[in-house]
Amino acid sequence: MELDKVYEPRRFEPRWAQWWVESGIYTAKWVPGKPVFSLVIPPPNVTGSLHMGHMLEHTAIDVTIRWHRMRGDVTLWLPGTDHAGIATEMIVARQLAAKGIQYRRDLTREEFEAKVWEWKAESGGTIKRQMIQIGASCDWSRERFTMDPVLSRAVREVFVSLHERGLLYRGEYMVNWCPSCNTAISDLETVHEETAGHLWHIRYGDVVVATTRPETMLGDTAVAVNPNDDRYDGLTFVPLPLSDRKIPVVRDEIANVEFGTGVVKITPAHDPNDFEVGKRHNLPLIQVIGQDGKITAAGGKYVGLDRYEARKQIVEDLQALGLIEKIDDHTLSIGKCQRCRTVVEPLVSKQWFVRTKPLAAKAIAAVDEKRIDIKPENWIKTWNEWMLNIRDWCVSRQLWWGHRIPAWYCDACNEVVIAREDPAECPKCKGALRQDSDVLDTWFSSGLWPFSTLGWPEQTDDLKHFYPTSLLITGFDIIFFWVARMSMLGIEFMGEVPFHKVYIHGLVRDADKQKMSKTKGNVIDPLVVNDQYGTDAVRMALVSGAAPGTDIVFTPDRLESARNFANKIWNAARFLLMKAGQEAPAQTAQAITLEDRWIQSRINECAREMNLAIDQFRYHEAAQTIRHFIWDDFCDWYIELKKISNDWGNIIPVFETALRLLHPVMPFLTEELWHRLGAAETDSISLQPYPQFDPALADTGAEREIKLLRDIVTAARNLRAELGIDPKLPLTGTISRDVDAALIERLCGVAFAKGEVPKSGAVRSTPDFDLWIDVPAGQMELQRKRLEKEKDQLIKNIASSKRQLGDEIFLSKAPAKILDSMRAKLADYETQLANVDQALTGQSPGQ
RNA sequence: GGGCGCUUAGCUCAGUUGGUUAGAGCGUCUGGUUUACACCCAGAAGGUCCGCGGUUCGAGCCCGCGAGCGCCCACCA
Repeated sequence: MELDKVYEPRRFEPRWAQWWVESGIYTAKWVPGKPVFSLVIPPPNVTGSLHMGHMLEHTAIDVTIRWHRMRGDVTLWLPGTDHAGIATEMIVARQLAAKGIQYRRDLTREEFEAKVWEWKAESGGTIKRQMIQIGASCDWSRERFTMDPVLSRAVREVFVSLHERGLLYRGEYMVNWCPSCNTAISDLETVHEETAGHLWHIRYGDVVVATTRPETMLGDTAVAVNPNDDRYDGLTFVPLPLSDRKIPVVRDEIANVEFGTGVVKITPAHDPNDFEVGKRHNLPLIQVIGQDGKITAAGGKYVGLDRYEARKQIVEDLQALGLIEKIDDHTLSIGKCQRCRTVVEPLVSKQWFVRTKPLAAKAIAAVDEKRIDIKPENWIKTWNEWMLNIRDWCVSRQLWWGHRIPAWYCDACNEVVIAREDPAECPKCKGALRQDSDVLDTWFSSGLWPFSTLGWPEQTDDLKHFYPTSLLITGFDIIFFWVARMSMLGIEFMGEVPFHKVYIHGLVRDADKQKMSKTKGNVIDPLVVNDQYGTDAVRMALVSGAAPGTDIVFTPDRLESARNFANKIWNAARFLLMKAGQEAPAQTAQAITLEDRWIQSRINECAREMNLAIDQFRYHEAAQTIRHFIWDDFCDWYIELKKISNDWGNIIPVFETALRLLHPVMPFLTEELWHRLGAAETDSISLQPYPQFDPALADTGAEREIKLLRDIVTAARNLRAELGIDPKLPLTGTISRDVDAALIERLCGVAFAKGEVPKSGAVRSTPDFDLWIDVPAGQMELQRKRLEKEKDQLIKNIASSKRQLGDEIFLSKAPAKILDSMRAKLADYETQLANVDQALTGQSPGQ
């Protein structure tokens, strides 16, 4: 059966994608004594669809996974998705809104939850379908979702257990509140942006305060001056404008003598610093901005105004009263909600917090002791920095979609019950209980992912076999959100790190090096390019740019280059099948020729480099190595040599080995061709052994001989091109060494005779050989130019070598190996110069 | 205010512990309808490795200073 002339991935990729899943060959089966390689996916949002970042991540993971599987490890890639609390809630809310339903008003909590599950059933499978399309060799039998009953049980167990261990508490603290998402968010979910603003200087009786948020003055309960600032000695109270209150002047370090007037207004209810000051001085808390971002009843006449409306109004009113002394431009960094970009409002509210300090200490130690080996290593510093300055983690969210907090409150006696099983009544007074209406931060459940997905808290076989996982491959954007939390919780609850290694990959950028984002409109849809170029080509393009610690600039020329490579392999296969037929590999033992020994040595070296590269996450190097082997060594030389000898007996096994080497990167093409070579239908190349380095196959003799042959042929072709001689015109020449002249003639069209090379005319002189080509008269001008240029270079090289070899200090300090090679080099240069000189003088001007 | 990273061919980037002549892909130029492949073949040109200083026999690589760019973290009104 002949192959199509052009590589058409669409004709076979979907078929293999489907078969890989249906055959169940990637279901991990534990076998005693066999090495285990396990990895859990960074769970994509269930709302999501595949973007280029996923494609890169999943390709990197898949390359590693397929490689381990072929090496014979019991290999598990556990897939799944995250319920993505806020994101999903917003999506479903938006859909309901389109139908005129406001969920919090029109639906009960249970009704809304049912709607989300409904939505998940319809649209939650997109990512999975897409992952299957790109060839991700996951174990779908173990697919998990963070809201699965087993995982939810793990969440509850951890929550209750953290509480029992004193690592969880509920309290009224200042949190970041998003008035638009209508929930508290963690510090990590707030992003700070430099924003142009103003600094208003407002007179409070005898003092002037400066503020960037005048509207908060409604809630001021003090002004502060530095204890060392004697300018305000004796001042105890100042009047608060726009109110009839007098507020105390407190002495506190927060006030900077140098800044402005040295007096700072204190709003304990709306600023984290002021909150602390308030606690130190027992100041009352007056909340003047509500959770909806509007002024509360405590704000007097401004009640109901949006905070920015109120700001305008207040400034106007103060100006009318002549109390604004000055307005300066001032850029400040404002915290915004990561999700919706709304400016967060610091608010005091009752939330659940995880005490992270003790957990972080263990995570730092784990990385320090390399029990978690982070690569590239420069991320360790970032890791430590964050862990050392970690603050308690606000884990409650005022949402409906997520793991409901397992805390119950008794309105009768104020008892708080935190329990693994839903309690029926108050254990103290038998009164009715009311469950906390909040849910947990999504990252709380993702933080348990490496063990909750394996069945914990049940002591399952999977947990025993696959935890700790071997490796985590993820992006730097979720190091703190996710990797840090998994590490802390894994160590705490499993007593062991969740993964032995972490590899942090780069970011996919567009041709202008910009981050891809929907708002910028520069996203490349992986499914579109997969369709255009083939999934294998996209994988190859990504992998070939994936050097550790660097971002990946994803450009069309990379894609084309990768697609061309696929086409090259396709055509090589087509040709081999025509020549060598479809006999199963190695049926008849053929005589091993020089080129056979050479290619085996080359592919052996290729295997050595690829194993090393993949093991060290140098994916780009693996890609380059196999490309170079297949294109340059195998196609350009091995096949060409075989055409000459017309001996096709040993070529298929080499090609088959190359397919196996390439398979982790380009799984579809290699699977397809491997079957075209005659493999059984029920078999898969992905289950064949990955080629390993075998010292017995290294053949330096054969490598040297073929290199000599290549150099001679290249030199001859080079001369021919430079002299502008018709490529088809047969030529004669002389060469200084014993060579296979017939073979060389077939390769470059020059019939060489062995002999003393005339040191004149069209000569090429190298350390290994000298050769001369008989040239028709009148075509020497180009050659003369080349020789002169070469002479200049040689003179420079000789001068430089001589200078170094004449340096006493160099001679005494440099190792003998370097000296020897430099002396040999100098001798070569000198011989070559003599040859070139002779060639130049041998040319009479008229020639 | 701290921390991290980048600067190498026209473009996008490699360069593992310092060691002879710094590489790849794409692009450019020259020449090719050799019966696998023009998504191809043969050949070529192209580099002050951001600047300055230092360590060293020897620096793209190590150290210091500087310039430009990017990212992360941070509660100074």
